[in-house]
Amino acid sequence: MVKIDYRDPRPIYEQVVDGIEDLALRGALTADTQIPSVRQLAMEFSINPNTIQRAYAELERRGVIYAAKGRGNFISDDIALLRTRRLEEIGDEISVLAERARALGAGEEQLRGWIERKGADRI
Amino acid sequence: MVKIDYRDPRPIYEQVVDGIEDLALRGALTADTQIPSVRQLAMEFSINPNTIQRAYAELERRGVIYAAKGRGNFISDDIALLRTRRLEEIGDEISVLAERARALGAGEEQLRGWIERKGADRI
Amino acid sequence: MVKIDYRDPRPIYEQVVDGIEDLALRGALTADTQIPSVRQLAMEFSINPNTIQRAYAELERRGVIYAAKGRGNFISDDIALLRTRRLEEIGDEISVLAERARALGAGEEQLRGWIERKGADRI
Amino acid sequence: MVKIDYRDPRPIYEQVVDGIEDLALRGALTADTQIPSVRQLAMEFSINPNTIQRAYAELERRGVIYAAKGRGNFISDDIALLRTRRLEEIGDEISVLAERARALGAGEEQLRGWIERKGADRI
DNA sequence: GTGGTCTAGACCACG
DNA sequence: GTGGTCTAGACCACT
Repeated sequence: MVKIDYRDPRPIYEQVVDGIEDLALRGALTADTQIPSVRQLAMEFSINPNTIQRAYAELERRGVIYAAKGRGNFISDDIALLRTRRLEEIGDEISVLAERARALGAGEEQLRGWIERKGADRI
Repeated sequence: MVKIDYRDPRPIYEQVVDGIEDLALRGALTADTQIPSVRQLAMEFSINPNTIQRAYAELERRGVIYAAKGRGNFISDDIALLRTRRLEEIGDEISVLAERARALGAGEEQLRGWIERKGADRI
Repeated sequence: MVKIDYRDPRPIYEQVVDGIEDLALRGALTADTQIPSVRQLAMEFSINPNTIQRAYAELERRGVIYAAKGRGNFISDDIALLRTRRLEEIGDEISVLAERARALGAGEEQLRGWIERKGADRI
Repeated sequence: MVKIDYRDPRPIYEQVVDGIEDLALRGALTADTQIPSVRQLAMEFSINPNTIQRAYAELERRGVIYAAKGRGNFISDDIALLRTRRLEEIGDEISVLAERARALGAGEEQLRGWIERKGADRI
């Protein structure tokens, strides 16, 4: 479901948050789908349940999931809205980076090249 | 010369590093220019000299400045090379973000809009 | 594990860096092995934790170890690559010294003598 | 006569020491040759006379030059002895590096390759 | 005056 | 418990 990399400098709880959020926004987890319980996920990854707990709390704060007491955690049904917000964030980041690139002398055609669809990552 | 924002989640030393590196890469600080001494900059920002010291050490490691004991710190003369490398990094970041945006449903015209020149940035 | 010599003109943090890097490159510390915590090693050597912290930061920058907040520091798994690079560096140093020796009048047989295997080094 | 590089991390006085010692040991400056006065060299390099003073003191300590009060500084006539000592030092350094290279897995033919006479640095 | 190293002690985030 | 940042203050080497 989600991969955890111990060598990743990001804290573990953040990897869980990002992983689940990504699945939800991409549509791999649809609205009202139940996600694994805290203990279950902690077992699966052999990490501290507190860490999963924290990740779920953050996901709820972001509106990605909702908790139904005694029944479990479920994917929110406002995913479309979240996806739009997220796209705006990414757009802002790209705009900022583009301006910085220009300040360092990048040309317009260079910028266009960077956002072109890349092939299937040939090796 | 460089601004420090205490609400910025990045550590102070990193803000100093990024600020000076940016000035050097943009060409506002030219090769062999002397930059403020550790103590001087610490006074100016009312922060501990050790924090500036750490920032300068990182800048030297990156090849942005060189330090001469007893004389001060100076902008390196390999700035052009560093600028090219930095542009490549920014390009990679933009490409990654563009792919993610596509995965969330962004269209090509939306992507192009993000990298369009925004007004009011000319100096 | 590592020895610290106060009469060594090198700073302490550098002795720690070199010592641990050497152990890792020689294979005495294998990939993903956990190394002593900052505080632990500081206690062992009776030096300030900040000094160890600095050494570990440098080791991480060199790619010898990776740090995980709240969990500890671990030997990197790219050690083989680093070993090759290190060997190249040593080779360059030897070449430079050999040229200098020739400039001072050293003969070829003298040079060959210096790189002959010395006894009593096997472990 | 000697080059000074402000970007060299070595202190300036050490660059002067190394430069003059090298000239003497290589034979470019022969015994009892007079070298420039402190003030003269300080002027030439536009650096502090104290720095040259310190360099000359160190050179005298090493036995490379001798000072004749009121007459100036001269290259020592024990250069041959110094050259031998220096070669021994270089030999020791090479031996140490060779052992370290072996510890990292270098083979004997690799070691021999490093001390082979290099061509005239074709570019 | 300059940069560089080290100590002592505090606070924060993470697990 | 872990690593990471910051402050305050000291000492050294270099110019």
